[in-house]
Amino acid sequence: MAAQLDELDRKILGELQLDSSQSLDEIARKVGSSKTPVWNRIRRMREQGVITRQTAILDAEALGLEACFFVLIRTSEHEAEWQRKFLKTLRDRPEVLEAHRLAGDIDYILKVRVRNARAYDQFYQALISEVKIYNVTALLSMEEIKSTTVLPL
Amino acid sequence: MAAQLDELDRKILGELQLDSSQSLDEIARKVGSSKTPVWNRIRRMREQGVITRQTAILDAEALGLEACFFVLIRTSEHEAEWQRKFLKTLRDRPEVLEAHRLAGDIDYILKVRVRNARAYDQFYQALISEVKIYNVTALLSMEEIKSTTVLPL
DNA sequence: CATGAAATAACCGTAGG
DNA sequence: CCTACGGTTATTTCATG
Repeated sequence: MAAQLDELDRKILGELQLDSSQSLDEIARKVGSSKTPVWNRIRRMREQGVITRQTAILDAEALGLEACFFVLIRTSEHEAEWQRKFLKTLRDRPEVLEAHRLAGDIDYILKVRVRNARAYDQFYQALISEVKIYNVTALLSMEEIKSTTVLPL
Repeated sequence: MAAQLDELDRKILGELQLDSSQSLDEIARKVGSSKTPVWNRIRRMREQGVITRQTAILDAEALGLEACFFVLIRTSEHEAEWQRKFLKTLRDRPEVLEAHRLAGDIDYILKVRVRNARAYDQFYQALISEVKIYNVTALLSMEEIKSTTVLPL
């Protein structure tokens, strides 16, 4: 699964993570190469799936999404049908930005971005009405110290 | 803080979140407008800070970053100096993708992406040697059900 | 907001090391 | 696999009505 990347590939990825709107010439100059190899490598990494997509990162506060919760979920249900429905609910809900199945006594963790605490409660009520859940703990973020999509290379 | 955005602004943001490499013409066509207004609105939203930056999303697995942990931290220290050092450590560490200060009995939550469990342990040892921490719980992700940068508009 | 023109950049060859 | 160059097309950027 892990692609074999050399130092130049990593430098290119670093630049694209910092600012993907840079021109090929600019990236080439910064990584100490030229346009053609940079272009070929970017194309190759796209095809390999190393580069997933290109996106605009928006400011959640500026959009009025002022509340962020991490939700710890324990469930007693482990049937395939229950899980299928639960996962579909998470994927369909746009306020769920992250969802992971965990090892250990907590089964799932979610990251949820909403307008305010009231909107979180609406999400929570909708969630527990759709699928049976044993125990839920919501952790309210007071301050986003760091939030990045930049992966270490 | 929250910017006032109309329906067209939101549609444009939606397109940029889905794929920021689309041309202005393409975006304009999809949102039912034309090039000039779309361009002016994007520029305005950049200046306002609604659009933070443009980035390439990479596949962590393809880069060999196969382990993801959520780390729950309790501390007894609440001095300014301790906190300053703790936050600096988190910001400086590239494997820390998210860090939030929380309300309630858990003080902080981190999301950490590393090569494997061994690399997490190295991170953990480095962290507790740099700052005094009362209690740490690491939750290991078994499956990334969802992970998106797309905010609901 | 529309039109369109000028500058810039992407894309994709080819040749040569 | 790299550099270097060009040429076509696409796109951005901005002036003007």
